[in-house]
Amino acid sequence: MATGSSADDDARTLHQQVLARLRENILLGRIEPGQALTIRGLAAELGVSAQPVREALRQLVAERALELMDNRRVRIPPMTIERFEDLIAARIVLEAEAAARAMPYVTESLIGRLEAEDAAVNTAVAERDYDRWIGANYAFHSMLYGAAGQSAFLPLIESLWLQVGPFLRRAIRTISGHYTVDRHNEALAALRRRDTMALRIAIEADIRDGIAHIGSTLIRSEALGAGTGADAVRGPSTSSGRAGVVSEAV
Amino acid sequence: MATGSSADDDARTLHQQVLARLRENILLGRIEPGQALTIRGLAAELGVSAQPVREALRQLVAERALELMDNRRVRIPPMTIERFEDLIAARIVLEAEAAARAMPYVTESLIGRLEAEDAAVNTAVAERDYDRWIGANYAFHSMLYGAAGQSAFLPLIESLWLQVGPFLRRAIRTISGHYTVDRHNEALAALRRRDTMALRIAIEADIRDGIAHIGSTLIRSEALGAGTGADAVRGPSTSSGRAGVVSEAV
DNA sequence: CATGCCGCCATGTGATCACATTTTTGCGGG
DNA sequence: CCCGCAAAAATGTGATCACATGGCGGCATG
Repeated sequence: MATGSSADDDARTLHQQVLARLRENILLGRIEPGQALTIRGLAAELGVSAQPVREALRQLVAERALELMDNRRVRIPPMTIERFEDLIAARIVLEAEAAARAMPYVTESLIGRLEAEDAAVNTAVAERDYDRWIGANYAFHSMLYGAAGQSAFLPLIESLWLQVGPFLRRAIRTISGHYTVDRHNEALAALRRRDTMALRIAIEADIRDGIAHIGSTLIRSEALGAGTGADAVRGPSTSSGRAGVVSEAV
Repeated sequence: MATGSSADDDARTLHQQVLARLRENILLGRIEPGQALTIRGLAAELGVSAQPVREALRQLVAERALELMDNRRVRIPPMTIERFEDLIAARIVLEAEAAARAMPYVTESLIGRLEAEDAAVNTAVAERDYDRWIGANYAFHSMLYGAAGQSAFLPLIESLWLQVGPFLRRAIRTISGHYTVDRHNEALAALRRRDTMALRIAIEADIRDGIAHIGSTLIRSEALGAGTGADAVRGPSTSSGRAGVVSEAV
């Protein structure tokens, strides 16, 4: 428990480990939008020096998962309705195209693995397990788009997921209510028929269904994660002894 | 010459200045794919310490403009035909959509500025000025897509430009020969008529026309920027006293 | 009791150092 | 003349330090 390191951690650099952990926490919505993200604080939490944290934060800023404010502090970019619709539009065009381009590489084996992941999604929904829901959902999409091998689409799509991730969790209750139609099943059916157009439609519907209701959430709370300025951005000023942005030490 | 700093350089951090310079040099194809990119070397060239360079390199890796190899060294990702077609496909879907979404914000003033930029493109083509050709071309597209204000599309598109940038220059001679139809004019005409579909078509045609011929270049030189491994990646081992990746000191 | 000012503390930034690893170079043997 | 091995140089990584900036609370004052 002291280290919590997985087997091949030392194969990657510290900054890569920090980056992976932060990225996961952002994607799964474990980091609250207003939360203070300080280099020294995160370094202390993770038990590393400031150096790897700095580089990880820079990388996440480059991926638009984080935002560098004028005061040179880093935060999760506040969400607005306009930005959210923008992100959804980008997700739809990119992911529909990525899915279509993956079609030639779809095998029975892949469909099987997708079905397994879809089952995991459904289980997570039934159990109200937020982390696993988002994680399995991302795994489903990622597995599909990655069927064609490494592609320039993947990092772009991941960047978009990282931007919406922090705001998914708070809309998830709404989703559970509306999640009547299983778009993943429609996508799987399209894959079995090798119907590219139906796949595109299913993907787009899945994206819209899954997160379209965040808009209303946004309207209610009006600009999640602080407004345009730097107000309400900082948590407790001290970096030690609080909840913890990351689960445990690296 | 000693500093070469512009007026408001001190408003930005050193790492941002280094990042901007490296990014520009990559986008304009001034950095050769096989060229050695070492932290200390770049730091010496730019007259800064290693720290800002490290962070800039990390950010460019995140944007996929650079690639982190297994030996932990950084290079411009080698280009293959598959990757190139992938990048073009991503550019088309993203930029066509971005252009369509910009349409409601198109004003006469914007069209005027676009015309000016298009004129700069044509001048650069006539004068065989590679840097200005790419730069003005990027400015044209960027200005159009940015009409709607900040959008999640912009950084994604910029990432794609950064990935193709280093390979544009060597195909530019081919382009000059084929550049008979001015797709920018078609785009401008579509903008004047507020014809979104025509705009999409013009943008797609522009992308295809401008760079589609690189494919043949790739076939001739077969995997630009070294093969799959790490061969031929390094330039002269010493970092000082060579051509210079960046134009001058920061 | 409200308000504005001042000083302290935390934070980001840049530079530098030590160490492990990789790469290059030079030399000896086949 | 070519190949392989060992020494040497170079590079990336992580840690730490000094400094400037900014935010926050305490304190004096009206």
